Amino acid sequence: MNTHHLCLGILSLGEASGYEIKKAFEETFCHFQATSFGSIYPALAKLTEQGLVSFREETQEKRPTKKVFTITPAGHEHFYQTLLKSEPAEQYRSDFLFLMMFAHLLPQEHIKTLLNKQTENLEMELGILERILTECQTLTPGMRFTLEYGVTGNKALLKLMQQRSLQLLNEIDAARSPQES
Amino acid sequence: MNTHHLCLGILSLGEASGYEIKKAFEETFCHFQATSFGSIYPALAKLTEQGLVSFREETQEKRPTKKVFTITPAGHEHFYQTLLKSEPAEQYRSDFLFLMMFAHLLPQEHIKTLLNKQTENLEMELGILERILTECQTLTPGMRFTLEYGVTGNKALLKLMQQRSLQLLNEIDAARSPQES
DNA sequence: ACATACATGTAAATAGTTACATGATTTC
DNA sequence: GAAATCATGTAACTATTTACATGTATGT
Repeated sequence: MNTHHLCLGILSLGEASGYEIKKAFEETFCHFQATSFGSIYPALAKLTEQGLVSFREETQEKRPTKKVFTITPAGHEHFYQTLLKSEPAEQYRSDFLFLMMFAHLLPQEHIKTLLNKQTENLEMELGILERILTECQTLTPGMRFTLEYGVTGNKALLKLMQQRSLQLLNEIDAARSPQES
Repeated sequence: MNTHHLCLGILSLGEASGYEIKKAFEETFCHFQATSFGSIYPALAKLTEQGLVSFREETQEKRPTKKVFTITPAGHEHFYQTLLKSEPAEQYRSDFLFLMMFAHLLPQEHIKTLLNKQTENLEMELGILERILTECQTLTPGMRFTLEYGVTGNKALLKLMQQRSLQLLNEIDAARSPQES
């Protein structure tokens, strides 16, 4: 799944400009997909070239002119085929867990800071997901599911962070002490 | 955090060959970091050039000669500085959730298959993590923490999958019916 | 006979991020 | 006066994956 597919996906829900597609990824999909302008604009140009989307220019008062993209029937078909042949893969990369692996090398205060930041990050994301779930009325069942998936994971991890943080610090301390004495 | 840092991290725990570093990522770290030979070997060459690691060649009977890498004092210091300045960031990309967002476009049977595959993937990873936790005796407190973090997340998500899968299918069905009649 | 494990490495292709360039309008 | 929002786009850089190349030994 690359930026081309992400753009087609958003456009399958309704027309949008490149800027609006980016916003969708910052708002509704940020917890499981991300992309940047540097990928979106070239992707839209390529999709237009391939006839999978078309656009009209919309002049606005007091705002720059924007290109509003619409998915074509060929685009719908192409996106459908992509969905059918895609595997439900996941990739998770965590610098936080990598840092925790080497917590025994770090000063206790620094570990505390990292654990607090991670907890804050999880809380912030949880807040965003819950806000969308309650505020947005136009969500498809699938979208609601993805948000609940995020909420469930974050809640469980937050609980672990609260239960295990102190224990981790003590364990590291205990492993360090024998060598210092 | 890139392949250079990942290699230094593994080598900070003990000497290893490129092949063994790859194995470490397939076994103990697979749930939050991944890399490939095409990244590891060039990274080790660069690190050697920079004096952050050194190696000796070890000839083996009935096995190809291997290069055993050791982290240097400069390497330890460099790795420590990297750990200190790194933020506890996370990035999660899920084709599964992207597919679920567009579940309303897919045949019911296909959605079921995707949900089952995702459940199987979560179960498989959970099994691996729990096996390492019980079998490995030489884990640092931090490593134990990363494994428990994975176990907690996967268990919560598995529970959700069991509770919500049928409901999602029904919701999609209900949203589809009015248009068909 | 075929696949897998061991072992190292290169090259091409793919993909993505970041910074830059431009410029009006609105909010603090 | 500065920063943020709206709006599009390019170019350089960074990183990673995949496939290829080579070869032995072991297990099925």
